[in-house]
Amino acid sequence: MQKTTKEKILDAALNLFAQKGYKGASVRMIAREVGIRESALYNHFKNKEDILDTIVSTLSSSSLSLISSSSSIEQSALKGKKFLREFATSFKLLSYDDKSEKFFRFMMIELMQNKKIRDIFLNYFLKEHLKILSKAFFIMMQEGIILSSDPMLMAREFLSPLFFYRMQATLLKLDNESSSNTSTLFEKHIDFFWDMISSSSP
Amino acid sequence: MQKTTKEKILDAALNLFAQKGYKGASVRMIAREVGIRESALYNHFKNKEDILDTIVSTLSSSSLSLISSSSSIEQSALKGKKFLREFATSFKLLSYDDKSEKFFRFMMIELMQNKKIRDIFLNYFLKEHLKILSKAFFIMMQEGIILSSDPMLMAREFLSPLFFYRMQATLLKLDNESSSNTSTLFEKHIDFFWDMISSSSP
DNA sequence: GTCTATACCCTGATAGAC
DNA sequence: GTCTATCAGGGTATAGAC
Repeated sequence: MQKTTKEKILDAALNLFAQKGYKGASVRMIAREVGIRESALYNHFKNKEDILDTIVSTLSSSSLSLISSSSSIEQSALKGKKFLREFATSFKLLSYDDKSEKFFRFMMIELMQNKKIRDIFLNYFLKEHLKILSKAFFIMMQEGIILSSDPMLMAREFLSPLFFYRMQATLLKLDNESSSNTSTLFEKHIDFFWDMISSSSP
Repeated sequence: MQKTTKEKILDAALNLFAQKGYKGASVRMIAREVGIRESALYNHFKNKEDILDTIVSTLSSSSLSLISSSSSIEQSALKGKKFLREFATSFKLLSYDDKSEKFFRFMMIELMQNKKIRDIFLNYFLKEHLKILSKAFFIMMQEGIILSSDPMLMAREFLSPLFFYRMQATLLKLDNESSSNTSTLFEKHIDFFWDMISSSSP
């Protein structure tokens, strides 16, 4: 349970990066939060960018998609609405994980400035999720559970509100405003979406 | 057509803010791009923040919602799908306006760091658009043009893909990748969404 | 309105004692 | 591994000559 200095540095850095972005968070501030001098920090990392790279390579996969590691899509897609609920839930849960949430904030700040982060977003986040969702929708269509359409289009239409609501929740949290309402947006989205695409409509 | 120095400063600042964010763009760089010394810049603006405030108050309304100024919603909502197409088009057109696009990029960078920008996003962008859309959907429901549901929910579900696709288009443009595909996403979204909510389904 | 000169702080990073 | 000391460079901002 003891944190090494290196871990403390990474934690402090993530904290500050999520608040002020890469440029806004200085090496001095990071060292100050850890409780050491700036120079001592260079015993653990080559330079500031080295800290960033370590954070990114550690968190980019785990903080952006829990989902891919789950059981085979072929099986779970057959569950229909339940699959969507599980997908959205694991998506929503990322907001409650401290490091994931901070990494998400950092990613949003850097998206338009940093090509590396942009690539991670487009590949780890977007591409990965769309692949899973479109595959699941394809199976559901084959089984006649949902209406026939373009699976990839449907995947985008399902994913984008999830992203939007997560972003909104993160923004409201920053101002300490009620994020309780945002939580129900996920559920309402699933209900609405499922009503629209499901074959039976009683 | 002659640009005053003040206008040149604002243009240069917006350029740099959109690329590097507020902190990342230095007064020196702004002055350099205009072709004057830093000190000369202080004849036109009190300080760096003054430049930002001028940009924000000039562009926040015009660059985020063209729509509110259009004709009465009661009338246009009756047009059904055509209304949605017009709404999405004016939304998409903002991406092609240089200043709007740059302001959008700047806004995305600052969203998680700057409360002022966050408020503008939530009020000018989100609230305003949702008000218009929910009102329009409400009217369409009353007229029996679309299925009955929660108008505000439907507004959110319609708006969030628009936002997501605009963001995606902006990201791809930054790496000079094909944003031609993203353009059709808007149209596909409208078709998909309308198919789902319209009362008649031939 | 623009210039030079300058003030002062913060930045990332290194050298060398302990 | 951490410290003190130090560095060059860049940051915002002001004073005063032209």
